[in-house]
Amino acid sequence: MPELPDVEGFRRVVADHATGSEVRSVRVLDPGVVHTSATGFTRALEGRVLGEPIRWGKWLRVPTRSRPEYPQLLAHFGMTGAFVWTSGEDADHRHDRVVFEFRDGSLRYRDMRKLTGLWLATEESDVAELLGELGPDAAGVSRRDLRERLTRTSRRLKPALMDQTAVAGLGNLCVDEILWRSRLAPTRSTADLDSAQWARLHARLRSVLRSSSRVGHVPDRPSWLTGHRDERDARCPRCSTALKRSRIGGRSTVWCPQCQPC
DNA sequence: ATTTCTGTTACTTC
DNA sequence: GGAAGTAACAGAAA
Repeated sequence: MPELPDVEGFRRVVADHATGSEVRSVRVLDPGVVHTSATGFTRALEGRVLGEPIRWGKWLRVPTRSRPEYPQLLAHFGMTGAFVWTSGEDADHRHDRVVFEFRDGSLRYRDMRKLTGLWLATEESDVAELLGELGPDAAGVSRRDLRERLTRTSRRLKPALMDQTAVAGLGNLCVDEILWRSRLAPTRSTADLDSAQWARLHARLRSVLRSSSRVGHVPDRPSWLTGHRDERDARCPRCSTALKRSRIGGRSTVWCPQCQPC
């Protein structure tokens, strides 16, 4: 689930319910997801007031309202993670790994597969080390930046757009949707797009992210390519041609051979 | 029992 | 050196 639009939804969960509130207690139900000792993690955050969360690509940073905003909580959601807010007496979900308790509810880091997790940053260098060479956030990237960063290497569009160090935030569904709307085949090389195609790619990228972020995921409506990913004899919502499906860059990829010619 | 999956990293192969 | 492919992580669903 979690790509940029999903993480944007989790950012809103934190901003709407937890920002400005004191963490009364932290329950680490699965020590495997916090990359410090469970007691160290708990001790660092209990009694702190959370600040405004910031999303960068698929990462979420939650500062604390202390002198220089540290420690900071850094969250990544892998393929199955989420932040879920519950108010009232909800029992723990079986995949709740960490629960932050507030006066009026609980913020739950819920993740089935535990591919990534939560980290604590004590200073800015911790953040830099964790996020590594993350590219500019895809939701705000300029056309010029997009082109420049994707043409640093010559490779197929699909893996190029998925590369978080080139541009941060795009995942498998986003990329297929963007390429379909841009009428560009995922196998096309970043080296041979003309200016009009770069302009269209940038425009579609921005609009797909804007509308997806509003709902907190890539919509699976019938008018979207994503709405047909899981169908057996899926057809293009635009031209009804049978959609193609294969593995590109190790990821399942769906595209329309008619609308997106090689 | 086998295959698949919205992510990332490390390693191998070409 | 760079691009591309694979396995691994862990767990559930088809």
